[in-house]
Amino acid sequence: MHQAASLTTYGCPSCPMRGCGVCRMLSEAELSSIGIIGRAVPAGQDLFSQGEPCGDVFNILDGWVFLYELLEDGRRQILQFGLPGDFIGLRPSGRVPFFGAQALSQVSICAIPRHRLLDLARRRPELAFELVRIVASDESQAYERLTALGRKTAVERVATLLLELFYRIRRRAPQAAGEILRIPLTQTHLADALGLTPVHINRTLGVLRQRGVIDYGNGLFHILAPHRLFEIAGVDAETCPWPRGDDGSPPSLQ
Amino acid sequence: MHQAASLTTYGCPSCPMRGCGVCRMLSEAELSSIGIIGRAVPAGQDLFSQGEPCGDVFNILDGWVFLYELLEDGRRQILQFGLPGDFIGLRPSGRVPFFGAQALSQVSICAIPRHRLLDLARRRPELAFELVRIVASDESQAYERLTALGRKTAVERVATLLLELFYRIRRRAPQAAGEILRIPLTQTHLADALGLTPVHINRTLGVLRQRGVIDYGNGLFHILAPHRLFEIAGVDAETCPWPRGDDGSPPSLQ
DNA sequence: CGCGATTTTGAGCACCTTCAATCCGTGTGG
DNA sequence: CCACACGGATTGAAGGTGCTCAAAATCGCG
Repeated sequence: MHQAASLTTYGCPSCPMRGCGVCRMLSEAELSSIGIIGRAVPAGQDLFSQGEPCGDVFNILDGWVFLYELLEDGRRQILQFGLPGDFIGLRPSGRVPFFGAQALSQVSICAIPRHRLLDLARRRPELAFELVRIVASDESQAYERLTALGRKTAVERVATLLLELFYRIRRRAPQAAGEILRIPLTQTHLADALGLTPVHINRTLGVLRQRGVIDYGNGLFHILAPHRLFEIAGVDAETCPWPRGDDGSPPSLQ
Repeated sequence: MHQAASLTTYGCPSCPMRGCGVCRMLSEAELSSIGIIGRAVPAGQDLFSQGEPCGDVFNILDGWVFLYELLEDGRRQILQFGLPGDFIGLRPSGRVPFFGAQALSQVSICAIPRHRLLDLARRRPELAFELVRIVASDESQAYERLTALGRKTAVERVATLLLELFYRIRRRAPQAAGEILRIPLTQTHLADALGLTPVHINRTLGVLRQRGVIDYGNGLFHILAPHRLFEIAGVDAETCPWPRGDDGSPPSLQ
């Protein structure tokens, strides 16, 4: 709550994401004219819901979010995780979203009216261009997860997701060295993201722990054998599609 | 071969896709300055390959294409099908593609140098904007397939894919009424797209045939009971993310 | 006609699911 | 301080969906 207050009080200049993604492209004047609203969302609450029109796109300042689709009978697929610095909610305009977005932890977001952003993008080519970059990167990640769900075994899927999260966390926080990650997901979240059941996720994590590849507990994941994790995931560090540092280099692991 | 010749001979003005997608946004002068090359690709050949740099994006004029990712051991995941009128190859620039694109049948394409297109997009917001629309739409389709692979059973997946293809085919060819589709995919393609084995695809199609929902053979699929197909797929005709007609209306089925 | 690719069918198996019980850490109330 | 509830993690046992291996049938095509 006070985070939201601080956002509206101090505004964009002091925002930790001022230099990231879309905001990097905009002047102070543009940012203030666009009507951005800082907001805190409690854990478990929807930023927007499946089937309900939502006129905003969101910049995630702090906390994690996940995009999900629900089937009639309650089955849930997690489509993507949103980390600090990510933009979510960009999609073909004029369509009701067929997926929702929910806060995993308490989340600080910045809501940007979609039509304002798009109006601006119509006049500012670099901005429109940045949007292409963002959506194309999201698409790459979706493709990578498709391969995992369609063609990888449970162990391979879990290893792949851990590596993806490692890359994405480290990209925004390169100073945090070491192979310990804070991942605010329950095993049920992992299951819904990877097309498995919570029970089987548990056994699979157990296998990885028993093999000495990772250790975990209390929301922390410790990557003990990075090399073997890559091997198991079937991921090539060079060609993997996950976000790089701004210099294009992959975050180091080990 | 002669198709490629006709493309280079007559050029863009006579192209069937002149009024579609990206090309719609460009003037004759821009199109000719951008260095577009019409080309025919024989069935089974790659437009671009996984891991090999490719400087072009492609507009599909005729025939089908599929995007795929290969794992080390030969497992293949089909990420997306490209139909006439689709744009493929847009992705974060400067990255080697982690997936390939292969012609399903003989295909007529139009190769556009990526950097030229992007340079142009940097100066023409509506063009960049159209790119956002295209990639966002692709992303939606990827998300929808993610849900299918992660949370749907084999029958549900097959039904979902058939509906997707129905929508996409009908969108570009609304005049072709009826519920018979020409789908140039082997059961192995369906398997690789849906995360199943060819054998199980066969049995699943058999189930749908036996239930009187579809009939098929010789590359043709006949949707006998559209309503039941929607039901089985768990798809809502109103909110499904597949492309609409230019007036925003879904293609009619039944 | 004969060959290769594709489709179809059968039988056994495995990965993952389902159902269920237990354990554990945390927060809450008596 | 302990009892209790609650969400999440863990473990066990049984079952099913989809896989593997294999062979036969069908189709397209030279």
